[in-house]
Amino acid sequence: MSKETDQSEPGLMRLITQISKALHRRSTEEALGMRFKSFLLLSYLRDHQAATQQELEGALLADANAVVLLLNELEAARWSIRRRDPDDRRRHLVEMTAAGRQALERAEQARENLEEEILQGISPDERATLYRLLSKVAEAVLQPAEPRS
Amino acid sequence: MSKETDQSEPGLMRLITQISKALHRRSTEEALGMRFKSFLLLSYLRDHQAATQQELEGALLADANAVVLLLNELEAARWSIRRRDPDDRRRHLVEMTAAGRQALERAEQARENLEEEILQGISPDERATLYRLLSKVAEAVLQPAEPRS
DNA sequence: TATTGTTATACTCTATAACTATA
DNA sequence: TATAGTTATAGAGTATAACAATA
Repeated sequence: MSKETDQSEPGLMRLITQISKALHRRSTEEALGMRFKSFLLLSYLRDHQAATQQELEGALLADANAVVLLLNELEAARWSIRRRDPDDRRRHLVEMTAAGRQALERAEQARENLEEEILQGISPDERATLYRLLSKVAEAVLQPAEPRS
Repeated sequence: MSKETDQSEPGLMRLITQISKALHRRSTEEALGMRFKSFLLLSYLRDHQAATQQELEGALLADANAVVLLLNELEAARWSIRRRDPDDRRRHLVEMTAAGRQALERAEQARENLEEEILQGISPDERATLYRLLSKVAEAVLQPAEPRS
């Protein structure tokens, strides 16, 4: 009665939460050369040049305030820059600087090392599967996440 | 040059972080009938009766302080209870009360609904695979996470 | 009037160290 | 002296609302 080996998942959420916490705990500023949040933002900027701050809010699942604070830090480090959008001068277009790209590359290396360590027991095929499934999950869980109005 | 379809993972960490954040954001106290942390702790207690607080620290990836605070809350709600371990009176053995089990069952239902919603596009086979792979990852990422001494 | 970003503020969470009691 | 848990406190993270500039 203590173990139900049906198909009942004993908790995807517990699993995800644990992994996320452990990953975050290991992604120290020392290891990445920057804070984990900075890494996520720069990583997004590399893939989406000239992002608006609202875009970043969605990508980082952070509120407007958090994005502002983080961008202040990044600009102080000369890793990103905010320019006014000529088409709508209320908007900022955020871009990564060359220094930002360099810093990101170092952090990416650290991330790859960490992932390699974590995925050591998992075959390339399985890794691809895992990535594909997680992408699906991410899509589903992000889509209807209505911003608290 | 913008898309490298090698086998380079564009970021398992970003994926996990996003999913974890989104799940946490959706697991409101309203939906679960309790805080997400409480849910995780009770969920662990159901599977491991009479856990010590150190055990809980490891399971929740929280420090001693956080566990104490959370147990204070749970005890105030009459969902758990700390008893002295007769074999070592420094230790506490934490147990779930009947009321705790009831509250957990409601929360479990909410969790299952949420997971069902999230995993809708994923087949049972794929779910099993996802769960298996995540368990492997969790094991690897948790194992060498030496507690900062 | 609505929207984008900023500032100010409060609230929560997490981490650290000192303390109590037991070993 | 070392360990399990507690308390106190500070720091980081997060959420909320008021504000300025622009649409």
